[in-house]
Amino acid sequence: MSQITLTLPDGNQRLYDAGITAGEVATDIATSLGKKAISATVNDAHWDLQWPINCDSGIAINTMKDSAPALELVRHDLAHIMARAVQEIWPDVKVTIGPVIKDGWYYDFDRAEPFTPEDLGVIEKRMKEIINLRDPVRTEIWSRSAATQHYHDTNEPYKVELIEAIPGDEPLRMYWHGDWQDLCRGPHLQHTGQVPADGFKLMSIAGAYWRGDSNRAMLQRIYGVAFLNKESLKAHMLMLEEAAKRDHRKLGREMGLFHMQEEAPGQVFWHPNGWRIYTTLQDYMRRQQTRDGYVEVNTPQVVDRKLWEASGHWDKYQENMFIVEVDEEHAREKAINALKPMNCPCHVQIFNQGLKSYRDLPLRMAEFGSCNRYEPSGALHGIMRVRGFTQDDGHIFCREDQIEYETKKFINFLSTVYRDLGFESFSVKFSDRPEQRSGDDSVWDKAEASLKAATEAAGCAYELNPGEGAFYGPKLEFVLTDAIGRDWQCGTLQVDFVLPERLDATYIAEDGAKHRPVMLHRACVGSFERFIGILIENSAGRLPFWLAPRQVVVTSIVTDANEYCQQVVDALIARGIRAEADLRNEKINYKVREHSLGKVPVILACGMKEVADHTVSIRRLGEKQTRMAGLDETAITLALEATPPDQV
RNA sequence: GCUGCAGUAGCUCAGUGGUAGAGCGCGUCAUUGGUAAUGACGAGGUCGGGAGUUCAAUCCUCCCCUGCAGCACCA
Repeated sequence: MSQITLTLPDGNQRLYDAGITAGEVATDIATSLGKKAISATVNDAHWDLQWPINCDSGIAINTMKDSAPALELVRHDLAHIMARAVQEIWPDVKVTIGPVIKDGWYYDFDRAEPFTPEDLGVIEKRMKEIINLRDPVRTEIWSRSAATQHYHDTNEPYKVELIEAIPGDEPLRMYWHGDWQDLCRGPHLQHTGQVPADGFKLMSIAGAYWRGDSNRAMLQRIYGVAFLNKESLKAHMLMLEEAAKRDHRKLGREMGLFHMQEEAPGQVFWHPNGWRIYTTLQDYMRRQQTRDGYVEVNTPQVVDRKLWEASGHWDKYQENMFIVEVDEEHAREKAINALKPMNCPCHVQIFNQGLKSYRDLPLRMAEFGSCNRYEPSGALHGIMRVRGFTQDDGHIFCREDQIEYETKKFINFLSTVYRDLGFESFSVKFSDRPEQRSGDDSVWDKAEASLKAATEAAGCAYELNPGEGAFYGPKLEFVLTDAIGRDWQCGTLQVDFVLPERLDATYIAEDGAKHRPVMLHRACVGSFERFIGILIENSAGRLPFWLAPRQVVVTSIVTDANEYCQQVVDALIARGIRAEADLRNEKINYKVREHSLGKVPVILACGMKEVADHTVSIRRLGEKQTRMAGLDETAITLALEATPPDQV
């Protein structure tokens, strides 16, 4: 038998017979290490302790102290342990797949009866029993035919299908956790007892399609989270609570921003406080767009199907459109219209009015375009995913050679806006040509190259998103990361050679002939509804002062100070501050509590002392201390703070 | 859209085959207080909608609507 050299992380080298397993190496290094070991890293590959090593390699033995492999293994073994527990309790359940995901794992089952929340407790209990059994994990390599036969015999049709879908004809790996067996790539732990029994929790049951295909069977998915110890699990549960606390639906109600009701699903009733955020944001965007050379337009809501047929929406997007049929009793001719789901076709109509010259290009056309899309009911989510929304939409009509400049310009624009709105950085995804596309390859080459060059010229690193472009052209997606680490795709820039063609947009070039402009579709915040939802969750309701719907509440401490409080409010309003008086007959503690919960950034309290001195007592949200200051001085300071970032 | 769960007062939620209850909020009165809940009293609900079973339905059954979670979708 040939010998191999294994190099340990400290540089030590050891000689072994080829085919020695990683577990044997661990035990050879130290018996205790052999027991503690959970897996190995062999030439950067995550290696099961039972797998043989056949050539000279670098090797590191992993224990529970190596948190990345440990988490991976613990979650993966828990997936198997859960599937085993489920099949032990309900032998008729069919198993499918159970991968590791962020923070835990899931496993999809096929079972006629739905799982109930109570079942989760039962499964969890059985899982803990299996962990306590310290059942050994065993692995073998089987031929495909043996594996297929086995799953036929055990009546596991999903596993048979999985095997058929695995390409090539290499043999397959089987794993046993005790007597329970699953087809699995591995690696796994040594025995079930290596899983921390108090570090996991089953979280939820949900439907999931087999192989992610909505035409196939609906399975039942059980989600679990798992960590290496009880404390980390607890921390995770606390984090989930924190995330729930900043849910925009909850804060929206508490702060009186908006509501939704079943007569208008997926549409927002903006209350005064919420609408102040909306209009403040929109005013800001309008100023920025004007500065950046856009002209603002406004286009119809209800548009005849003829235009949607011409634009291609009728064909490609119809199931997402609200179709409006005009009743014959009310109209001489029966007309079929649709609420606009996008603004682009209408913008081309404006472009097409009158002859355009190359001198008119680039023409940057912006609209706060109110759109309606019939989103699937299951997709609706608060104000983040709605059926009626307004985009900060814009279309740049330009020549091909202007794409790069316009892209750069837009990225600069977007950087400024995101920074002003409290997002210091964003990431960019570049989606290139999809399989199904219009336009010939030379046009795509040009479009992608200029979009890429411009992205790089703007100093933007981007991640490639191969084949995810729109059918008419490549696109950039701009992704923000919020305060608790969640990603939100907001901005987009798409190069479109198709729509100008379909809707026959032309300009007269220097050569006196008609040419086709290119259209750049672009949005920065995306939809105001969604973006405000993001702002709320990002700030946990404590919006930046300039965006806060109520910036200052002035409260009286005694009734005799009411008149003065009103004077203070008037003085603040005169300086453009959104201030309100709270003169209710309540104790100051009560009012402070209420406005603090309402996320009002500044509370000014006035009693007789303030009346006498012409001062205010200032309390800022989140601070315990108060500060006295003169009224005029305070008004000036707050007015400065209330100024939108582009006007400072 | 699919699977599961849910819908009771403005909000959060309890409850029962014999038409309902709490806390907060709201109103009135008293209280004039110094930075996260002053006290008393009071009003408020076709128990999501429709049909069925029943002497009787908020409760059981069916259909629908809406919401929530996940999946699918997301030009």
